[in-house]
Amino acid sequence: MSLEALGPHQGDADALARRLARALLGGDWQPGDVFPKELDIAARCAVSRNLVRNALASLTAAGLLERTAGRGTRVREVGDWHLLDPQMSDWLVGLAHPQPQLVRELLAFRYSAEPVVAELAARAAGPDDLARLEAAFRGMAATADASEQAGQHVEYDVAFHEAIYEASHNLIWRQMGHLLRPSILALVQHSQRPARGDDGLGDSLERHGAVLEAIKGGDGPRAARAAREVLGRTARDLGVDTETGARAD
Amino acid sequence: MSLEALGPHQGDADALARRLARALLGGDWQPGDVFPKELDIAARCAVSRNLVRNALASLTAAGLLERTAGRGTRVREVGDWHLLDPQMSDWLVGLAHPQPQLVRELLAFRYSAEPVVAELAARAAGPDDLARLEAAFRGMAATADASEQAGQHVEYDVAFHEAIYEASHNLIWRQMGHLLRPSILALVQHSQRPARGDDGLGDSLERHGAVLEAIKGGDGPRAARAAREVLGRTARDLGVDTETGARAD
DNA sequence: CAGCGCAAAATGTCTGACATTTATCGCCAG
DNA sequence: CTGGCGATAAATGTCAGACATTTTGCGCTG
Repeated sequence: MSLEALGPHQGDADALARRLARALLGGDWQPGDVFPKELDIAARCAVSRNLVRNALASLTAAGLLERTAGRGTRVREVGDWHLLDPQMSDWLVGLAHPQPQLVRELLAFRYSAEPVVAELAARAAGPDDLARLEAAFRGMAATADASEQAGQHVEYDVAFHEAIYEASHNLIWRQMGHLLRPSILALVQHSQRPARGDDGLGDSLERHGAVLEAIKGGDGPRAARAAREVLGRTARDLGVDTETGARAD
Repeated sequence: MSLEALGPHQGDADALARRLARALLGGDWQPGDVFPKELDIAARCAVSRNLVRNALASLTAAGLLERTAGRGTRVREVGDWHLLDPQMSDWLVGLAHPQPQLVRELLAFRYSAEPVVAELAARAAGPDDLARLEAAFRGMAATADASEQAGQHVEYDVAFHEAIYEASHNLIWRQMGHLLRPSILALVQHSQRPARGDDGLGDSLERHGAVLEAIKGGDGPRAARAAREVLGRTARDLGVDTETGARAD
């Protein structure tokens, strides 16, 4: 609701857009709120109005803002946000507290989509796809024990999932994989909290291995089942109905 | 490769972006080509350089163009295009000759995704979802015979598919449904060419009905099978492998 | 012939002004 | 007192020109 957190700015237009977007996604303004006017932002961040306009145009293109001449700028409803816009994906990177509703929706989507993608991958994967998958899996295995390598482990985990989308050899699914990256990252970090017990990482590794083996063997249905297993525990933890994959109101 | 087709311009920045995007998507320039410079476009379209810059920023955000200071503007590879950007969806509306590769990729995606979405819909659909589906289906049935109502029939067909995504009650799938709209439209129009024989429309209607019944009955697996049936014929016509859903290189 | 530097060309940014749209407030008539 | 109506203010949209920055290529020099 305020502009106070934003100090003077340094960087190009994209950087300013990123700052504003993250502030918005972080909850500084609620849907329906009026967004600060161009001149206020320009003054507060010590940049020209032009740069502010370009940045706001980006947020508008992503469906975050609604601007009308004379009225001003308002924050749109979450349902109007373009979650599949790659730019949005960038902005979500490293966001500390994404909205819980968003997290559940994303996981429900992945729980329904990734089995299918794994099935495609099992049938379409080429040598380099398998190489990527194996490299990611070996990385996961090598960093599974040491807790000080948690960051690296997460990276390999995300790379593994991204490689599955890549191996589907379908333009749309591959783009989906890229732009789900930050969401997957957030989910993986969330699901690896040690509070759940010590079987977590070992089990997770085993399940990822099952997916890899199924894809290597070209066994589509088994790959689908294995992919479902990988996401199953996280889904249950977050309260996503693993029967329906979505929750009716 | 040329700017000749573009006459003087009338409308706002979005309209200019639409014109340029459609010219590009229509094949006026190939990936790797250098795009006209700002001042040329501004002069040719009789608008300010500012407006051109805003329009080009939109195309750049959609992954169509790559701009670097000093070098100029170039058309990016098709693989880099943000097909899931809603703006791209707008630009694709009514495009006469989309790239065949794109069409195949999109159908392969739908062939893998829509069964899952139908399954979700069967389990999550509420009364208004069912009402939307039934309204679309009745419209399809009412316009199935008369060939002069082909346009309306297509509209109902697209609405039916969109309603399936809507009924999944998942944010991401719903957005996907919206932005697939133009692609579905193009595919439906393509698949309804009468050259294939007279059983086409009747069969199609019957198959859509099967999906509706399965969703109404809450039978997920049956809905998935039915959805696959709906897309099967079109997929085979376009040479998409209905075993793998994608084609390895 | 290699390397340096300068100039041209393109995009990126700043500034100020004006246009257009919208909400609001005060005025006037009923 | 109240409802409509117009002027005014406030915000975004557009334009024009200048300058900054980056890249490319050419020519000059050692």
